[in-house]
Amino acid sequence: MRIAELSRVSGVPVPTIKYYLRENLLPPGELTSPNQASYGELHVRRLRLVRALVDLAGVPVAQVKEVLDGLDSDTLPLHDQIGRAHRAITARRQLASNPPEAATDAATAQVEALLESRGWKVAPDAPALTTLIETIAVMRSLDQDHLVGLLETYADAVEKLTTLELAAVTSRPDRATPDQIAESVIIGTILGETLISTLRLLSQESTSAHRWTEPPGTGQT
Amino acid sequence: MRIAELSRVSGVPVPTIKYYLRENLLPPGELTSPNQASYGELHVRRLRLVRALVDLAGVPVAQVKEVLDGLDSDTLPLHDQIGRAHRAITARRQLASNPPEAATDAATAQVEALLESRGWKVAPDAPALTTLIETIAVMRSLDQDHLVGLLETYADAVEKLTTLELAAVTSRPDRATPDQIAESVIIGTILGETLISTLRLLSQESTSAHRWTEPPGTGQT
DNA sequence: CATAAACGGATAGTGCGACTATCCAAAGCT
DNA sequence: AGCTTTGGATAGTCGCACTATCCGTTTATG
Repeated sequence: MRIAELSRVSGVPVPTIKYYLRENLLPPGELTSPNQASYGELHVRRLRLVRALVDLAGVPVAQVKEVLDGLDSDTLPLHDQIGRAHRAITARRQLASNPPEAATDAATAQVEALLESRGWKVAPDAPALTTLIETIAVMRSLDQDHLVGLLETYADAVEKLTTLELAAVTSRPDRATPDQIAESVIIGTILGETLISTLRLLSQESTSAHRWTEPPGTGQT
Repeated sequence: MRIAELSRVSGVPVPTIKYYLRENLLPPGELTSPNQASYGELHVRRLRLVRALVDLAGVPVAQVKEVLDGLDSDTLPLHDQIGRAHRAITARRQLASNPPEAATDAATAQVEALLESRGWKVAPDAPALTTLIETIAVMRSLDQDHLVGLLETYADAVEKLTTLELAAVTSRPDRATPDQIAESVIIGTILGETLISTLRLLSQESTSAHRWTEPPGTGQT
Protein backbone atom coordinates (compact mmCIF):
# COMPACT_ATOMS: atom_id res chain seq x y z
CA MET A 1 0.00 0.00 0.00
CA ARG A 2 1.43 3.38 -0.93
CA ILE A 3 0.69 6.69 0.65
CA ALA A 4 -2.36 7.56 -1.44
CA GLU A 5 -4.16 4.41 -0.42
CA LEU A 6 -3.09 4.76 3.19
CA SER A 7 -4.69 8.16 3.05
CA ARG A 8 -7.89 6.79 1.53
CA VAL A 9 -8.18 3.94 3.98
CA SER A 10 -7.50 6.02 7.05
CA GLY A 11 -9.27 9.19 6.01
CA VAL A 12 -6.19 11.27 6.82
CA PRO A 13 -4.94 13.66 4.09
CA VAL A 14 -1.63 12.79 2.44
CA PRO A 15 0.15 15.97 3.60
CA THR A 16 -0.87 15.20 7.15
CA ILE A 17 0.51 11.69 6.88
CA LYS A 18 3.77 13.13 5.62
CA TYR A 19 3.76 15.51 8.56
CA TYR A 20 3.27 12.64 10.98
CA LEU A 21 6.12 10.77 9.29
CA ARG A 22 8.36 13.79 9.73
CA GLU A 23 7.44 14.02 13.40
CA ASN A 24 7.97 10.29 13.84
CA LEU A 25 4.43 9.67 14.99
CA LEU A 26 4.34 7.11 12.23
CA PRO A 27 7.23 4.78 11.41
CA PRO A 28 8.59 5.15 7.87
CA GLY A 29 7.19 2.79 5.27
CA GLU A 30 9.30 -0.05 3.97
CA LEU A 31 11.40 1.28 1.13
CA THR A 32 10.98 -0.68 -2.09
CA SER A 33 13.15 1.75 -4.03
CA PRO A 34 15.28 4.67 -2.96
CA ASN A 35 12.20 6.82 -3.14
CA GLN A 36 9.26 4.53 -2.95
CA ALA A 37 7.82 3.12 0.25
CA SER A 38 5.03 0.76 1.12
CA TYR A 39 2.82 0.90 4.18
CA GLY A 40 0.90 -1.84 5.92
CA GLU A 41 -1.92 -2.56 8.31
CA LEU A 42 0.33 -1.47 11.13
CA HIS A 43 0.41 2.03 9.73
CA VAL A 44 -3.35 2.13 9.43
CA ARG A 45 -3.67 1.14 13.07
CA ARG A 46 -1.11 3.63 14.23
CA LEU A 47 -2.79 6.37 12.27
CA ARG A 48 -6.11 5.54 13.88
CA LEU A 49 -4.51 5.68 17.29
CA VAL A 50 -2.85 9.02 16.59
CA ARG A 51 -6.07 10.61 15.34
CA ALA A 52 -7.98 9.28 18.30
CA LEU A 53 -5.50 10.68 20.78
CA VAL A 54 -5.32 14.02 18.99
CA ASP A 55 -8.97 14.49 18.04
CA LEU A 56 -10.90 12.65 20.72
CA ALA A 57 -8.64 13.01 23.72
CA GLY A 58 -7.16 16.37 22.71
CA VAL A 59 -3.58 15.32 23.33
CA PRO A 60 -1.00 17.64 21.74
CA VAL A 61 0.99 16.06 18.92
CA ALA A 62 4.25 16.40 20.84
CA GLN A 63 2.80 14.43 23.76
CA VAL A 64 1.41 11.79 21.43
CA LYS A 65 4.94 11.28 20.25
CA GLU A 66 6.14 10.82 23.82
CA VAL A 67 3.49 8.24 24.49
CA LEU A 68 4.15 6.34 21.28
CA ASP A 69 7.89 6.34 21.86
CA GLY A 70 7.15 4.76 25.20
CA LEU A 71 4.96 2.12 23.61
CA ASP A 72 7.56 1.34 20.97
CA SER A 73 10.39 1.05 23.43
CA ASP A 74 10.67 -2.46 24.79
CA THR A 75 12.77 -1.45 27.75
CA LEU A 76 10.73 1.36 29.32
CA PRO A 77 8.82 -0.05 32.30
CA LEU A 78 5.07 0.08 32.09
CA HIS A 79 4.86 2.35 35.09
CA ASP A 80 6.92 4.94 33.25
CA GLN A 81 4.85 4.56 30.15
CA ILE A 82 1.80 5.31 32.23
CA GLY A 83 3.61 8.33 33.56
CA ARG A 84 4.01 9.62 30.02
CA ALA A 85 0.35 9.05 29.33
CA HIS A 86 -0.54 10.97 32.47
CA ARG A 87 1.68 13.85 31.53
CA ALA A 88 0.17 13.81 28.05
CA ILE A 89 -3.27 14.61 29.38
CA THR A 90 -2.19 16.83 32.24
CA ALA A 91 0.23 19.08 30.42
CA ARG A 92 -2.41 21.55 29.37
CA ARG A 93 -4.05 21.74 32.80
CA GLN A 94 -1.88 24.26 34.58
CA LEU A 95 -3.17 27.45 36.09
CA ALA A 96 -1.48 30.69 35.10
CA SER A 97 -3.24 32.96 37.58
CA ASN A 98 -3.41 32.67 41.35
CA PRO A 99 -6.33 31.75 43.52
CA PRO A 100 -6.11 33.22 47.03
CA GLU A 101 -3.33 31.65 49.02
CA ALA A 102 -5.66 30.55 51.77
CA ALA A 103 -7.72 28.49 49.36
CA THR A 104 -4.63 26.82 47.96
CA ASP A 105 -3.38 25.93 51.41
CA ALA A 106 -6.73 24.45 52.38
CA ALA A 107 -6.84 22.51 49.14
CA THR A 108 -3.34 21.15 49.62
CA ALA A 109 -4.20 19.96 53.09
CA GLN A 110 -7.38 18.37 51.88
CA VAL A 111 -5.65 16.52 49.09
CA GLU A 112 -2.98 15.26 51.44
CA ALA A 113 -5.66 14.02 53.77
CA LEU A 114 -7.39 12.31 50.89
CA LEU A 115 -4.26 10.52 49.73
CA GLU A 116 -3.62 9.49 53.30
CA SER A 117 -7.10 8.17 53.97
CA ARG A 118 -7.19 6.24 50.70
CA GLY A 119 -3.70 4.90 51.05
CA TRP A 120 -2.87 6.30 47.63
CA LYS A 121 0.86 6.59 47.28
CA VAL A 122 1.79 8.96 44.52
CA ALA A 123 4.99 10.78 43.70
CA PRO A 124 4.93 14.31 45.16
CA ASP A 125 5.53 15.64 41.66
CA ALA A 126 2.74 13.63 40.07
CA PRO A 127 1.40 15.68 37.17
CA ALA A 128 -2.18 15.41 38.31
CA LEU A 129 -1.47 16.53 41.84
CA THR A 130 -1.07 20.25 41.27
CA THR A 131 -4.03 20.30 38.91
CA LEU A 132 -6.19 18.66 41.54
CA ILE A 133 -5.09 21.10 44.20
CA GLU A 134 -5.62 24.08 41.93
CA THR A 135 -9.05 22.88 40.91
CA ILE A 136 -10.16 22.46 44.50
CA ALA A 137 -8.68 25.82 45.42
CA VAL A 138 -10.58 27.54 42.64
CA MET A 139 -13.82 25.83 43.59
CA ARG A 140 -13.39 26.98 47.15
CA SER A 141 -12.62 30.50 46.16
CA LEU A 142 -15.77 30.50 44.04
CA ASP A 143 -17.88 29.38 47.01
CA GLN A 144 -18.45 25.91 45.66
CA ASP A 145 -17.54 24.04 48.81
CA HIS A 146 -20.47 21.71 48.34
CA LEU A 147 -18.77 20.42 45.19
CA VAL A 148 -15.57 19.94 47.09
CA GLY A 149 -17.60 17.88 49.52
CA LEU A 150 -18.11 15.31 46.80
CA LEU A 151 -14.40 14.65 46.65
CA GLU A 152 -14.53 11.45 48.65
CA THR A 153 -17.38 10.21 46.52
CA TYR A 154 -15.46 10.93 43.35
CA ALA A 155 -12.43 9.21 44.79
CA ASP A 156 -14.53 6.17 45.65
CA ALA A 157 -15.87 5.95 42.15
CA VAL A 158 -12.56 6.30 40.33
CA GLU A 159 -10.89 3.87 42.67
CA LYS A 160 -13.38 1.21 41.73
CA LEU A 161 -12.96 1.99 38.07
CA THR A 162 -9.20 1.77 38.28
CA THR A 163 -9.40 -1.65 39.88
CA LEU A 164 -11.76 -2.90 37.22
CA GLU A 165 -9.68 -1.46 34.41
CA LEU A 166 -6.62 -3.14 35.75
CA ALA A 167 -8.46 -6.42 35.89
CA ALA A 168 -9.90 -5.99 32.42
CA VAL A 169 -6.52 -5.24 30.95
CA THR A 170 -4.37 -7.86 32.65
CA SER A 171 -6.76 -10.78 32.51
CA ARG A 172 -7.81 -10.76 28.91
CA PRO A 173 -9.15 -14.05 27.65
CA ASP A 174 -6.71 -13.96 24.79
CA ARG A 175 -3.25 -14.35 26.29
CA ALA A 176 -1.83 -10.90 25.67
CA THR A 177 1.82 -10.08 25.25
CA PRO A 178 3.43 -7.40 27.43
CA ASP A 179 3.35 -5.10 24.43
CA GLN A 180 -0.34 -5.57 24.03
CA ILE A 181 -0.93 -5.03 27.72
CA ALA A 182 1.04 -1.81 27.59
CA GLU A 183 -0.96 -0.61 24.62
CA SER A 184 -4.20 -1.45 26.36
CA VAL A 185 -3.18 0.36 29.50
CA ILE A 186 -2.24 3.49 27.60
CA ILE A 187 -5.36 3.47 25.46
CA GLY A 188 -7.45 2.73 28.50
CA THR A 189 -5.90 5.58 30.39
CA ILE A 190 -6.28 8.21 27.70
CA LEU A 191 -9.31 7.19 25.68
CA GLY A 192 -10.95 5.88 28.84
CA GLU A 193 -11.04 9.43 30.06
CA THR A 194 -12.92 10.50 26.96
CA LEU A 195 -15.30 7.63 27.49
CA ILE A 196 -16.02 8.54 31.08
CA SER A 197 -16.36 12.20 30.26
CA THR A 198 -18.86 11.70 27.47
CA LEU A 199 -20.89 9.22 29.46
CA ARG A 200 -21.06 11.70 32.27
CA LEU A 201 -22.33 14.37 29.95
CA LEU A 202 -25.01 12.08 28.57
CA SER A 203 -26.11 11.13 32.05
CA GLN A 204 -26.24 14.80 32.96
CA GLU A 205 -28.18 15.76 29.91
CA SER A 206 -30.76 13.12 30.61
CA THR A 207 -31.06 14.08 34.26
CA SER A 208 -31.14 17.74 33.43
CA ALA A 209 -33.92 17.21 30.95
CA HIS A 210 -36.02 15.46 33.57
CA ARG A 211 -35.31 17.95 36.27
CA TRP A 212 -35.44 21.25 34.45
CA THR A 213 -37.61 20.92 31.41
CA GLU A 214 -39.96 17.94 31.40
CA PRO A 215 -42.41 18.36 34.27
CA PRO A 216 -44.89 21.05 33.24
CA GLY A 217 -45.65 22.53 36.62
CA THR A 218 -43.53 20.58 39.08
CA GLY A 219 -42.55 23.48 41.26
CA GLN A 220 -39.25 24.29 39.68
CA THR A 221 -37.34 27.52 40.23
CA MET B 1 -9.94 49.08 42.21
CA ARG B 2 -8.36 49.97 38.88
CA ILE B 3 -6.93 47.64 36.35
CA ALA B 4 -3.43 47.44 37.76
CA GLU B 5 -4.69 46.26 41.12
CA LEU B 6 -7.15 43.87 39.53
CA SER B 7 -4.17 42.42 37.72
CA ARG B 8 -2.14 42.15 40.91
CA VAL B 9 -4.93 40.55 42.89
CA SER B 10 -5.88 38.04 40.22
CA GLY B 11 -2.46 37.27 38.86
CA VAL B 12 -3.62 37.94 35.31
CA PRO B 13 -1.52 40.38 33.22
CA VAL B 14 -3.11 43.73 32.40
CA PRO B 15 -3.06 43.19 28.61
CA THR B 16 -4.84 39.90 29.10
CA ILE B 17 -7.51 41.55 31.20
CA LYS B 18 -7.99 44.12 28.47
CA TYR B 19 -8.29 41.30 25.98
CA TYR B 20 -10.95 39.62 28.10
CA LEU B 21 -12.80 42.93 28.34
CA ARG B 22 -12.72 43.25 24.56
CA GLU B 23 -14.05 39.72 24.18
CA ASN B 24 -16.72 40.36 26.79
CA LEU B 25 -15.54 37.60 29.04
CA LEU B 26 -15.39 40.26 31.69
CA PRO B 27 -18.01 42.98 32.13
CA PRO B 28 -16.67 46.54 31.76
CA GLY B 29 -15.71 48.29 34.94
CA GLU B 30 -17.87 51.07 36.28
CA LEU B 31 -16.85 54.31 34.61
CA THR B 32 -15.88 57.04 37.05
CA SER B 33 -14.80 59.33 34.25
CA PRO B 34 -15.12 59.13 30.49
CA ASN B 35 -11.94 57.12 30.48
CA GLN B 36 -11.46 55.78 33.92
CA ALA B 37 -13.10 52.64 35.27
CA SER B 38 -13.21 50.85 38.58
CA TYR B 39 -13.45 47.11 39.10
CA GLY B 40 -14.78 45.15 42.04
CA GLU B 41 -14.80 41.80 43.75
CA LEU B 42 -17.12 40.56 41.07
CA HIS B 43 -14.43 41.07 38.48
CA VAL B 44 -11.92 39.17 40.55
CA ARG B 45 -14.31 36.26 40.82
CA ARG B 46 -15.11 36.26 37.16
CA LEU B 47 -11.46 36.37 36.27
CA ARG B 48 -10.80 33.39 38.48
CA LEU B 49 -13.59 31.50 36.81
CA VAL B 50 -12.34 32.34 33.34
CA ARG B 51 -8.79 31.25 34.10
CA ALA B 52 -10.03 28.04 35.66
CA LEU B 53 -12.15 27.18 32.64
CA VAL B 54 -9.38 28.07 30.22
CA ASP B 55 -6.36 26.69 32.08
CA LEU B 56 -7.71 23.81 34.11
CA ALA B 57 -10.56 22.59 31.96
CA GLY B 58 -9.01 23.59 28.63
CA VAL B 59 -12.13 25.29 27.35
CA PRO B 60 -11.51 27.58 24.35
CA VAL B 61 -12.04 31.26 25.05
CA ALA B 62 -14.91 31.48 22.59
CA GLN B 63 -16.76 28.71 24.41
CA VAL B 64 -16.10 30.31 27.76
CA LYS B 65 -17.88 33.34 26.44
CA GLU B 66 -20.87 31.21 25.42
CA VAL B 67 -21.07 29.69 28.87
CA LEU B 68 -20.74 33.01 30.65
CA ASP B 69 -23.33 34.65 28.43
CA GLY B 70 -25.65 31.84 29.47
CA LEU B 71 -24.90 32.42 33.13
CA ASP B 72 -25.45 36.14 32.81
CA SER B 73 -28.72 35.82 30.98
CA ASP B 74 -31.60 35.57 33.38
CA THR B 75 -33.97 34.15 30.80
CA LEU B 76 -32.04 31.20 29.39
CA PRO B 77 -33.33 28.01 31.01
CA LEU B 78 -30.85 26.06 33.05
CA HIS B 79 -31.13 23.10 30.75
CA ASP B 80 -29.91 25.22 27.86
CA GLN B 81 -27.11 26.63 29.94
CA ILE B 82 -26.00 23.09 30.63
CA GLY B 83 -26.15 22.44 26.92
CA ARG B 84 -23.69 25.26 26.37
CA ALA B 85 -21.39 23.88 29.01
CA HIS B 86 -21.51 20.49 27.36
CA ARG B 87 -20.73 21.93 23.98
CA ALA B 88 -17.90 23.89 25.51
CA ILE B 89 -16.09 20.73 26.56
CA THR B 90 -17.10 18.60 23.60
CA ALA B 91 -16.30 21.01 20.78
CA ARG B 92 -12.72 19.86 20.48
CA ARG B 93 -13.54 16.17 20.57
CA GLN B 94 -14.45 15.45 17.00
CA LEU B 95 -12.73 12.89 14.87
CA ALA B 96 -11.39 14.02 11.49
CA SER B 97 -10.44 10.59 10.17
CA ASN B 98 -12.62 7.51 9.75
CA PRO B 99 -12.58 4.33 11.72
CA PRO B 100 -13.84 1.33 9.72
CA GLU B 101 -17.53 1.58 9.04
CA ALA B 102 -18.27 -1.74 10.70
CA ALA B 103 -16.80 -0.55 13.98
CA THR B 104 -18.83 2.64 13.86
CA ASP B 105 -22.03 0.75 13.21
CA ALA B 106 -21.37 -1.62 16.05
CA ALA B 107 -20.57 1.29 18.33
CA THR B 108 -23.73 3.14 17.37
CA ALA B 109 -25.82 0.10 18.12
CA GLN B 110 -24.10 -0.41 21.43
CA VAL B 111 -24.63 3.18 22.49
CA GLU B 112 -28.28 3.03 21.54
CA ALA B 113 -28.66 -0.12 23.59
CA LEU B 114 -26.94 1.57 26.49
CA LEU B 115 -29.20 4.61 26.40
CA GLU B 116 -32.18 2.30 26.17
CA SER B 117 -31.17 0.06 29.05
CA ARG B 118 -30.37 3.02 31.28
CA GLY B 119 -33.43 4.94 30.33
CA TRP B 120 -31.25 7.89 29.42
CA LYS B 121 -33.14 10.22 27.17
CA VAL B 122 -30.83 12.50 25.26
CA ALA B 123 -31.29 14.60 22.17
CA PRO B 124 -30.11 12.71 19.09
CA ASP B 125 -27.75 15.58 18.36
CA ALA B 126 -26.30 15.69 21.86
CA PRO B 127 -22.72 16.88 21.54
CA ALA B 128 -21.31 14.00 23.54
CA LEU B 129 -23.10 11.35 21.55
CA THR B 130 -20.93 11.30 18.45
CA THR B 131 -17.78 11.53 20.53
CA LEU B 132 -18.86 8.53 22.56
CA ILE B 133 -19.64 6.53 19.45
CA GLU B 134 -16.38 7.47 17.80
CA THR B 135 -14.40 6.60 20.89
CA ILE B 136 -15.97 3.17 21.14
CA ALA B 137 -15.50 2.61 17.42
CA VAL B 138 -11.83 3.45 17.65
CA MET B 139 -11.36 1.20 20.68
CA ARG B 140 -12.97 -1.64 18.81
CA SER B 141 -10.90 -1.11 15.72
CA LEU B 142 -7.79 -1.17 17.91
CA ASP B 143 -8.80 -4.51 19.40
CA GLN B 144 -9.64 -3.09 22.79
CA ASP B 145 -13.00 -4.74 23.16
CA HIS B 146 -12.28 -5.55 26.77
CA LEU B 147 -12.26 -1.82 27.47
CA VAL B 148 -15.55 -1.47 25.69
CA GLY B 149 -16.82 -4.16 28.02
CA LEU B 150 -16.43 -1.74 30.90
CA LEU B 151 -18.97 0.58 29.38
CA GLU B 152 -21.82 -0.47 31.62
CA THR B 153 -19.60 -0.12 34.65
CA TYR B 154 -18.59 3.35 33.62
CA ALA B 155 -22.20 4.23 33.02
CA ASP B 156 -23.12 2.97 36.46
CA ALA B 157 -20.45 5.08 38.07
CA VAL B 158 -21.25 8.32 36.30
CA GLU B 159 -24.95 7.85 36.86
CA LYS B 160 -24.39 7.74 40.58
CA LEU B 161 -22.15 10.76 40.44
CA THR B 162 -24.68 12.74 38.46
CA THR B 163 -27.37 12.02 41.01
CA LEU B 164 -25.16 13.07 43.87
CA GLU B 165 -24.02 16.22 42.10
CA LEU B 166 -27.59 17.18 41.46
CA ALA B 167 -28.39 16.70 45.11
CA ALA B 168 -25.33 18.60 46.26
CA VAL B 169 -26.15 21.53 44.04
CA THR B 170 -29.87 21.88 44.61
CA SER B 171 -29.98 21.22 48.33
CA ARG B 172 -27.31 23.52 49.60
CA PRO B 173 -27.65 24.41 53.27
CA ASP B 174 -27.45 28.07 52.38
CA ARG B 175 -30.62 28.89 50.48
CA ALA B 176 -29.18 29.52 47.02
CA THR B 177 -30.72 31.74 44.38
CA PRO B 178 -31.42 30.36 40.91
CA ASP B 179 -28.40 32.27 39.69
CA GLN B 180 -26.19 30.61 42.22
CA ILE B 181 -27.60 27.22 41.38
CA ALA B 182 -26.92 27.80 37.71
CA GLU B 183 -23.37 28.83 38.46
CA SER B 184 -22.85 25.77 40.60
CA VAL B 185 -24.21 23.46 37.95
CA ILE B 186 -21.96 24.91 35.28
CA ILE B 187 -18.87 24.89 37.47
CA GLY B 188 -19.72 21.41 38.63
CA THR B 189 -20.12 20.21 35.10
CA ILE B 190 -16.92 21.64 33.72
CA LEU B 191 -14.49 21.74 36.63
CA GLY B 192 -16.01 18.55 37.97
CA GLU B 193 -14.64 16.84 34.94
CA THR B 194 -11.17 18.06 35.75
CA LEU B 195 -11.62 16.85 39.28
CA ILE B 196 -12.68 13.38 38.25
CA SER B 197 -9.97 13.14 35.67
CA THR B 198 -7.16 14.08 38.01
CA LEU B 199 -8.45 11.83 40.77
CA ARG B 200 -8.52 8.98 38.30
CA LEU B 201 -4.94 9.62 37.33
CA LEU B 202 -3.83 9.66 40.94
CA SER B 203 -5.64 6.44 41.64
CA GLN B 204 -4.03 4.91 38.58
CA GLU B 205 -0.59 6.10 39.50
CA SER B 206 -0.90 4.61 42.94
CA THR B 207 -2.22 1.32 41.61
CA SER B 208 0.35 1.22 38.87
CA ALA B 209 3.15 1.76 41.35
CA HIS B 210 1.95 -1.17 43.43
CA ARG B 211 1.41 -3.43 40.50
CA TRP B 212 4.36 -2.69 38.28
CA THR B 213 7.20 -1.39 40.36
CA GLU B 214 6.95 -2.06 44.09
CA PRO B 215 7.03 -5.80 44.66
CA PRO B 216 10.63 -6.93 44.12
CA GLY B 217 10.02 -10.36 42.69
CA THR B 218 6.26 -10.77 42.61
CA GLY B 219 6.01 -12.43 39.26
CA GLN B 220 5.45 -9.40 37.12
CA THR B 221 5.79 -9.27 33.33
C1' DC C 1 -0.16 73.44 39.82
C1' DA C 2 2.88 71.27 36.86
C1' DT C 3 4.33 67.19 35.23
C1' DA C 4 5.25 62.34 35.27
C1' DA C 5 2.89 58.05 35.75
C1' DA C 6 -1.19 55.26 35.02
C1' DC C 7 -5.46 54.67 32.60
C1' DG C 8 -8.98 53.07 29.04
C1' DG C 9 -9.54 52.08 24.50
C1' DA C 10 -8.14 51.06 19.73
C1' DT C 11 -5.14 48.81 16.47
C1' DA C 12 -1.58 46.01 15.20
C1' DG C 13 1.76 42.42 16.01
C1' DT C 14 3.64 37.96 18.03
C1' DG C 15 4.29 33.00 19.02
C1' DC C 16 2.87 28.58 18.75
C1' DG C 17 0.80 24.40 17.26
C1' DA C 18 -0.98 21.81 13.56
C1' DC C 19 -1.18 21.32 9.57
C1' DT C 20 -0.98 22.50 4.03
C1' DA C 21 1.35 23.80 -0.29
C1' DT C 22 4.96 23.66 -3.48
C1' DC C 23 9.02 21.68 -5.60
C1' DC C 24 11.81 18.25 -7.24
C1' DA C 25 13.88 14.23 -9.14
C1' DA C 26 12.97 9.50 -9.34
C1' DA C 27 9.73 5.69 -9.87
C1' DG C 28 5.46 3.61 -11.75
C1' DC C 29 1.78 2.71 -14.70
C1' DT C 30 -0.28 2.42 -19.69
C1' DA D 1 7.11 7.66 -24.22
C1' DG D 2 4.67 10.26 -21.50
C1' DC D 3 1.66 11.44 -17.86
C1' DT D 4 0.88 10.53 -13.01
C1' DT D 5 2.36 9.51 -8.47
C1' DT D 6 5.80 9.06 -5.01
C1' DG D 7 8.97 10.29 -1.06
C1' DG D 8 11.31 13.80 0.83
C1' DA D 9 12.60 18.64 1.78
C1' DT D 10 11.35 23.42 2.54
C1' DA D 11 8.37 26.97 3.11
C1' DG D 12 3.84 28.93 3.92
C1' DT D 13 -0.80 29.25 6.16
C1' DC D 14 -4.33 29.47 9.68
C1' DG D 15 -6.50 30.00 14.05
C1' DC D 16 -6.09 31.00 18.63
C1' DA D 17 -4.63 33.37 22.66
C1' DC D 18 -2.55 36.56 23.87
C1' DT D 19 1.09 41.04 23.82
C1' DA D 20 2.79 45.45 22.38
C1' DT D 21 2.26 50.04 21.07
C1' DC D 22 -0.08 54.41 20.68
C1' DC D 23 -2.78 58.06 22.12
C1' DG D 24 -5.38 61.37 24.29
C1' DT D 25 -7.07 61.60 29.17
C1' DT D 26 -7.11 61.50 34.02
C1' DT D 27 -4.66 60.96 38.48
C1' DA D 28 -1.26 61.25 41.56
C1' DT D 29 2.79 63.65 43.34
C1' DG D 30 6.31 66.90 44.25
